[in-house]
Amino acid sequence: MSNVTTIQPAAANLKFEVTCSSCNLRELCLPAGLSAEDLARVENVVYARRRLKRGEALYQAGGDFSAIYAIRSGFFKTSLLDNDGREQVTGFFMGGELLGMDGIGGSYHGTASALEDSEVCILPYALIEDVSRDIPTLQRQLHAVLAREIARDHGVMMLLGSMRAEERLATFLLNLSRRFQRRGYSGTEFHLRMTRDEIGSYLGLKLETVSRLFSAFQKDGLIEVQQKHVRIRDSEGMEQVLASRR
Amino acid sequence: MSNVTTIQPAAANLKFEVTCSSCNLRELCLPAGLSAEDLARVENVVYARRRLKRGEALYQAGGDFSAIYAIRSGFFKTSLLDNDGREQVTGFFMGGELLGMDGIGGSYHGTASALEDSEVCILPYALIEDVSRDIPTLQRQLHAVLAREIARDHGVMMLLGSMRAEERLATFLLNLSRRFQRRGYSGTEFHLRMTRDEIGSYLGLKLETVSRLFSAFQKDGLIEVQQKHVRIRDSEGMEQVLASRR
DNA sequence: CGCGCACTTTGATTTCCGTCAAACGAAGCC
DNA sequence: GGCTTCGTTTGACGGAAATCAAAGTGCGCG
Repeated sequence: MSNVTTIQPAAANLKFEVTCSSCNLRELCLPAGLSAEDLARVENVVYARRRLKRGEALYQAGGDFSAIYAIRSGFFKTSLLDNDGREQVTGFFMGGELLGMDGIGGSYHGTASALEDSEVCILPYALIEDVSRDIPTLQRQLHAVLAREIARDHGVMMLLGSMRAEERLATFLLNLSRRFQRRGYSGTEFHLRMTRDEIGSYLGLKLETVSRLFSAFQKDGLIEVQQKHVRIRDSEGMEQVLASRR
Repeated sequence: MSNVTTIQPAAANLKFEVTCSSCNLRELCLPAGLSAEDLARVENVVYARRRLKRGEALYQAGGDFSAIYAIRSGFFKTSLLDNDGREQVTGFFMGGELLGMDGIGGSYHGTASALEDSEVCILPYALIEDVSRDIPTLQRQLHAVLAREIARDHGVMMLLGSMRAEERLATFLLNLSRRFQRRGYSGTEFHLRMTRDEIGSYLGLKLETVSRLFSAFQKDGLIEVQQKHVRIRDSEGMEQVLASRR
C-alpha cells in the first residue's frame, strides 16, 4: 500500500498532494471514466483529505450536510439510530466508495464511523455542483453513483425481506469477497473489520445467530473462521447456500 | 379530482396540455421550489405523459433506462425479482412521487407496475441532464430527490432489520396515512391499493401474518378494517405500538 | 345473475431465530 | 504480567412468525 500520504504534514493546506490522477482507486471512485483533461478539473473539487481514528465519526446523523466523502483508505460503517437508541447498520464501505450522499440537500440522515484508521477525500457539495455543470461526464457519474446506492439498498431490502439467516450471511460474505478482490486484495482470505454485533445489525440478525452461522459454515467446510479472520474454502458451496431457496 | 386529462386525445403528441404550472402536485414533485420562470423551462422536459391500466408495467427490470417518471395520478409498486422468481416489493408510490431513478446510468434495476389505472409524466433523462445544467435549482432538486430515495430506503432497512411484525405494519399504515393527508385526502380513512401479499413482501412478512395483524389491530380498537378499506381510529395508539420497543 | 377465481381470514402446528446464561478468548491498560 | 473489558462461542429454552390447511368473501366475467 502507498505510503505517500503518511509523510505529508498533517496540518494546514492539504490540497497539495491530493491528486485523483495518481490515486489507484481512481477507476472505482467518482472520477471513473473521466478523460485526463476533465480529471484535472475534478481535482479542484477534491481540495482536502481527512484522517480518522478507529471509532471516530466522519459525520453524524442530523449534522449539516456540506460534503460527500470518497474513501481513500480504511473501512467504514453507516448506521441509523432508533428512537430508543438502537442501532441499524445500513452499510459497510471500503476504498473508492462514497459516503454521505444521503445528506444531499439538507442534513445527514445517518452516521458514518471508521471501523479502522482511515482517510477520506472531502468533496464539498457546492463544488461538485459547479464542476458537474461544466463536465457532463462528471454529472453523469455522480448520478450513476447515487443510482447505484439506491440499487444497493434495494438489494439489502431483498436480503432482509426474503432471505433466511444462512442466505443472508452467505450473501454478505460473497459480497465482501468480491469487493476485496476488485481492489486487488485476496477475495478468499480477509479480515473482518466489524464485530458480530455489527454484522448482525446489518443482516437483521442477533450476534449469537451470526456466530452460530460462522461455526456452522466452518463445520460444513465452506469457510475457515477464527475471530475476525475469514478464509473462504468453497465459494461454490457458498453460492449454493443461496440457490437452496425453496 | 381534475378531469382535464381524460378529455384529451389519447394518441399522437401529448405535449400539448402538459404543464407543471397547472399541476396541483407541483410542490410535491420534481419542480418543487422552482420560480415561475424556471418552471417554464422545466416544462420542456416533461414532454409527454403515459396512461397505464391496473397491472401494467411502467418499466421492467433490465430494461434500458431512458427516463424517470413522475406520478400524476394513480398508485404504483416497485419490486425486484429473485433468482428463483420470488418477488420483493421495494416500495409503494403515489401522486407527485418519482419512479425509475434506480435505472440512471444503465438499465432499470427493478420493475414498476401500476396498482390501479394511473398516469405518469415522462421525464427523459437526457433532457433533465441538459436543463439541470442551466437551472441550478433544478439540479439541486434532482439531487435532493435522489437523496430522499436513499434515506427512504434506509428507513425501510431499519424497519426490516430491527422491528417486530406489529411495529412494521403500524409504521407502514402511519406512513401511508401521512402521505395521503399531504395530498389532500383523508389521513384516517383510505383504500389500500395493494394486496396482503404485497404488503407482506414489502414488510418482510407472510400474507397470513399481515392479515392476522390487521385483525389484531382492529380488536385492539386501533383501526377498522374491511378488506382493503382502512380507518385509523386511534393514531396515538398506533404510535405507541412503535414506542413499545423493549 | 350466478359462477369462478383471486384474495382474505382464521386455526393448528412447526420451525427458525431470539433470549437468557455462562464460559472462553483476545486485546488494551496500568 | 496480571487485570479488566470487550467481543465471541456455545448451550438450553422459549416465542414470534412461517407453514400447512380449510373455509369465507367479494369481484369480475360470461
